[in-house]
Parts: sequence; C-alpha cells; structure tokens
Amino acid sequence: MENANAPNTLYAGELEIRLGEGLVLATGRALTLSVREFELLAAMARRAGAVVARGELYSAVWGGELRDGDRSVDVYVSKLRGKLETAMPDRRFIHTHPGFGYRFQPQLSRDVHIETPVD
Amino acid sequence: MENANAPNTLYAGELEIRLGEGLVLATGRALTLSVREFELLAAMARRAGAVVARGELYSAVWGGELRDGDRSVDVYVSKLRGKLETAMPDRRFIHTHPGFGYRFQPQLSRDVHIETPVD
DNA sequence: CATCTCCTTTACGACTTCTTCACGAGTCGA
DNA sequence: TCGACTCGTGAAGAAGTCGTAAAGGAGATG
Repeated sequence: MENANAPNTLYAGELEIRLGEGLVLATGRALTLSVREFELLAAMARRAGAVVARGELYSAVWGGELRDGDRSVDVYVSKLRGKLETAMPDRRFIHTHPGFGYRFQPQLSRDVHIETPVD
Repeated sequence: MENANAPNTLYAGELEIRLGEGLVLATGRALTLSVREFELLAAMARRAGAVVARGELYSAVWGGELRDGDRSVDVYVSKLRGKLETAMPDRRFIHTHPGFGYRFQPQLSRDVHIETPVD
C-alpha cells in the first residue's frame, strides 16, 4: 500500500501538484507535463525552499547515480522552466545554485516576493 | 444493494449521465453508447478533473488487472471521443496525459474553458 | 441461416518524449 | 586576458506512446 504519511498534493503558492495523478494545476489550469518533467518538479517541490543537489534530483527521477557529464537534470529543468513560465509569466520558481543544484521556491501571487535570497 | 451514497446521476457541464439507466444526455439528446463505452465514461466522470490511470480505468470497466500491451482503454476512449464529438462538436471532454492516463473535464458552455492545457 | 451489434485484438502511422550532443554565455581564479 | 569550468538551451535521432481503422468472433435477433 501507499505511504499514508506522504501527502497526495503539494501546494506551492499558485501551483497545485497532485502527486498520484501526474497533474499540475497552475491557477486552476492544467499543465501537461511529461513523466520526467512531472517527477522532477515533484522532487524539487517536496523540498521547497531547499537547495537540492543535482545528484539527488537525478536519483529521485531517473534512479541510480548521476554520471559525469550527464546533463539530463539541466535539460529537464530548462523544459520545466519553459512550461511554468508559459503558464505563469513573471514568476520564477526554479533557482540555480551553481556548483550545487537547484532550489524550488513557491510563489504566492503576482508581485509578492516572500523572499528572494541572493541571485 | 447499491451504495446509497453514490449519486444516480452525474452532471458534467452539458452532459447528464444517468448511472442506473445507462443513459447519457447531451444537451437533452440521448447518446447511444455501448455498455463498455458507458462504463468507461462513468468511470472517468466520477472523478471529473482528475487524471485517472489506465490501470484504474481498466479495473473499473473490465475488472482485473490491465495487462501489458492491452489497448482496450485507448480504443474505447477513441470511440467515446468520437461519439461525444459528434454530439457536441467544439468540446473536448477527454484529455490524454501521456504516461499517466486520461482526464475527464466537464465543459460548461461554448467558449468557456475551465482549463486549457498550456504546454 | 443471415444480419446486426458489440467486443477484442492487431497493426501501423503519427505524435510525443527521452537521451545525448553541441555550442555559446557566463563566472571565477591566476 | 586566458583557460577551465558550469550552465542554458536548441536540435536530432532513438525509443516509446497514443489514435484509430479494421478484421474476426461471439452472441442476439428475426
């Protein structure tokens, strides 16, 4: 059976991520994400606000160890950014931390920035 | 006996699905659906707005486990789409979520889009 | 038996997604 | 400024998924 403690849905500001369904709602509108895109978003959103290392993201989505030179994570972050930006312009959910990984930061509403460290 | 809590009729925008009767009304006109078609529609409409996995749809309509390579669900989704489209052109009730399953989205009226996948 | 409808399965083309590669921009330290 | 490194992203081919027509069988009907 499923882990009863794991939530079915993550709320990241105006994003609603339904884990069991592979469904993401942006302000009520459904985003069509591929499996990889969805899992990557979920992996980051589960640890919203934290910097998650590439290797961890890779393990969570692809399984196994991230090998040297493998750019899969970067490529899919790029795809994801594209779709999120199309759906919700003026938001920036995914932040790069060079040398470490990426950070997913929920955005509550237009022009409201809860906090935007550095960058 | 039947589940007393389950509704007898589902209303999905301009679609009226009478569960006990195997009858679907599209803007008042009756659709002629086969048993499989009807049950598949009902299975999706019961969870309107949610992405339902192929395996779940299969279990609900055919019973048992969906086996590898079995395309029954896809074939019947295609048939259903055809009939819904004939009855109500310009509506798109059934959305594909590649790698996950299908989502039934009620459509309230012409030119009103509750949600529009963004890509 | 002849015909009809429905169901199941198969097949193939179209489309989508995945993976990998390549190039350029940006950053940092010497 | 130069070189090394990291990251963003477009593109291409491989791999996988989906849409749908069609064939054949089973069962119902007259």
